[in-house]
Amino acid sequence: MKTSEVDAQAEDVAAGLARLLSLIRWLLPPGMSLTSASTLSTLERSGPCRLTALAAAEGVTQPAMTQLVGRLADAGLVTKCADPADGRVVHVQLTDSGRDYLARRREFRTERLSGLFAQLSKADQDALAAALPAMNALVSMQRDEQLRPADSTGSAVRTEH
Amino acid sequence: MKTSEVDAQAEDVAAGLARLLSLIRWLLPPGMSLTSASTLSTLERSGPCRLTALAAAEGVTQPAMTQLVGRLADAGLVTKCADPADGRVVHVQLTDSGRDYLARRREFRTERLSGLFAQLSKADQDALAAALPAMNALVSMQRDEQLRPADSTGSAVRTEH
DNA sequence: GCAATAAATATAAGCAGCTAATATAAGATC
DNA sequence: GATCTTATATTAGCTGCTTATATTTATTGC
Repeated sequence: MKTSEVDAQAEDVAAGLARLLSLIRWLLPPGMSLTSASTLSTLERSGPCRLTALAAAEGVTQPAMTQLVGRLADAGLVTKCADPADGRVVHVQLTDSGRDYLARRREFRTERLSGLFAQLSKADQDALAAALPAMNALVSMQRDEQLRPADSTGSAVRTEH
Repeated sequence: MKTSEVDAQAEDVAAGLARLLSLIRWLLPPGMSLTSASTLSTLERSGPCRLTALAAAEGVTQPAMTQLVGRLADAGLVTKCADPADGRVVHVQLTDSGRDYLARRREFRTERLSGLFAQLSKADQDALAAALPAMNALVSMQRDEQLRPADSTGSAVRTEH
């Protein structure tokens, strides 16, 4: 049985996404790890989070997130505050300085991309814009997948180590 | 002066690309760094390369690439061979085993993406497929940009460290 | 032809950021 | 109130990057 047409499409899209990696890395400002940057975005999107939830969302271990948040807090980008109801939990939230940092980061990457984007044909520009909803849908499906406790067909994320 | 419509599009696309990072990471098989994986792909695409050229292509320093190639060679995925004409240079090339690895990697990510991709509407699937040429164009423009010796407006890549 | 310079790679020391394993401390349960 | 569980912190170790420097091999000027 040959692969279906949809699978062939999926293969092409997977290859295309993989190729995007270097571009995405190039769009990030230097001096901050991918995980740190992603964590800040998550905090901006979801609001204050507890440590363990953040670790799960970013796909790293809890100790890694403890260290990461420590560094971000040292840099003044987030604050750690205790939960009044539960003395164990730590809520991490973005500071104004963290929000500023994210804004500057957005500016940086928009500026970098604009130069390339402007060189595309109008058709290509529109094709990219038209694909954005689908891209977002994929990302949020993946996020759900990652948070799921590894139930069925090989959907384990970090479990296989 | 307000941002033009194209700039607004570029901003949206940049944000969309940044969000893709976690998905892309999830599509890569564990146990290999992003740079290693990317280096193998580059070797497959471009054929044998000298060390320094690889380092420039991947945006890392030459010592980093020396180490990386050493590890890949230990794993049997690449071989280092001397240049008969110039005793200084080392040519790095993919082994059959390296090619196998890349094939397995492609299989892995296609399988992972297919599950999500199938849940998209047909329209979204087509929109993604239609955006692939534009994505590839962006990536190759970025590659050119990265190899350029940091000439004009802030196009320095690793120069600012 | 040979000293001086340049180029390609290797080595060394150090740091960031991850892991697994374990410790601590604070609820929850009975 | 002893025990179990949950949330975070600590520790030791590894990978993979950095900068600075050493080594080896062309290339150049004279």
